[in-house]
Amino acid sequence: MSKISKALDHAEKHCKVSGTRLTEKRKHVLTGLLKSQKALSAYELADFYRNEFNESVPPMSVYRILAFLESENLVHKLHLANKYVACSHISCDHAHEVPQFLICDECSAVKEIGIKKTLIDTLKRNVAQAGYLLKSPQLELHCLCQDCAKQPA
Amino acid sequence: MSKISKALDHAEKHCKVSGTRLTEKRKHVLTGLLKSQKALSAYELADFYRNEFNESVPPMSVYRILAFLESENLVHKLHLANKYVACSHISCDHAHEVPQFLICDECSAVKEIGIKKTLIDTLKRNVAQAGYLLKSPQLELHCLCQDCAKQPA
DNA sequence: TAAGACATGATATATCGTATCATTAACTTT
DNA sequence: AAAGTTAATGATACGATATATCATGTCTTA
Ligand SMILES: [Zn+2]
Ligand SMILES: [Zn+2]
Ligand SMILES: [Zn+2]
Ligand SMILES: [Zn+2]
Repeated sequence: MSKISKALDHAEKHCKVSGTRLTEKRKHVLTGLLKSQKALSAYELADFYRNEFNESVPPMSVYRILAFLESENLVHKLHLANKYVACSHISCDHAHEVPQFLICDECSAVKEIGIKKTLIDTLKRNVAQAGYLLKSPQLELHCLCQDCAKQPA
Repeated sequence: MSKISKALDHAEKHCKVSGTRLTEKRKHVLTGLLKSQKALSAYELADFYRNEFNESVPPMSVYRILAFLESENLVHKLHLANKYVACSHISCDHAHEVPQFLICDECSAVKEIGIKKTLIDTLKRNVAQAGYLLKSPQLELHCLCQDCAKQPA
């Protein structure tokens, strides 16, 4: 069983438990993200969908579907890149924590990592000292992936 | 001498040293950011400019001017908000470090803070462990400012 | 003053995103 | 099964952010 169908399987179960519906279209959008292995914009996903499934989907529907998938923690939005990625932990059983992302500025590759809680706590203290309240500790960092770091830009 | 004219004065000197020109328009755009005390988009700045100086500027020029000001470290772009802020350290003499920003999601207030180097180093190590290269340690964090944290959203 | 560099204006277009209303599909209740 | 209700999707319009390109203007300097 491929990684992707395994993830879809988990997503299915997840939705059943949460009492929501993983429709065909939603499954297809998620498949697109899983296959692409990088961050895609809603419009890029609509294109992918059209090519992959020989069926066109209005970008507006993609937005709605992404919002749904995000609310189920199956997908994450990268606010820095205005793109979306499939969660790396769909097939994991543990509860989902606040995600941290490394985004390759060259090729949009994304790595979802766990950052030590102590580091986040330190960050929170830093923010509090400045009189602000940290709303979301989701970090998104401008990076280069291994491949892009090697090559001459 | 007001804080703003002091900052403009410093900006002027800074540009003289770096051999660049702080033209009237560029000065006005910077003034807009200094006055606003919050992050503004290029288009918002164009509006501000029109009202403040009774002279219209095409948004495209604002973009170019912002790019210039950013290259001189007089202005920073917030990629998370797609807005721009005047640097808080224009009037400082020390060299400019990589900035970190706390952005109020409610009112666009922005605080430019210095985050301890040790924390950044830890972060860098985390990223390296994941096989990525941290391109810019500029952090932008979703926050609430003091005012907005108090009020019922 | 003529040449070159730099700055700005003007226009078109790409990209990301929201708002709104209509239509269709699915689930619920009788 | 039929009717009623809710959820999902389609369709259209529009707004905001951003880039690309070519034309025009302004400053500097020889
Ligand atoms: Zn995740
Ligand atoms: Zn890359
Ligand atoms: Zn600064
Ligand atoms: Zn605020």
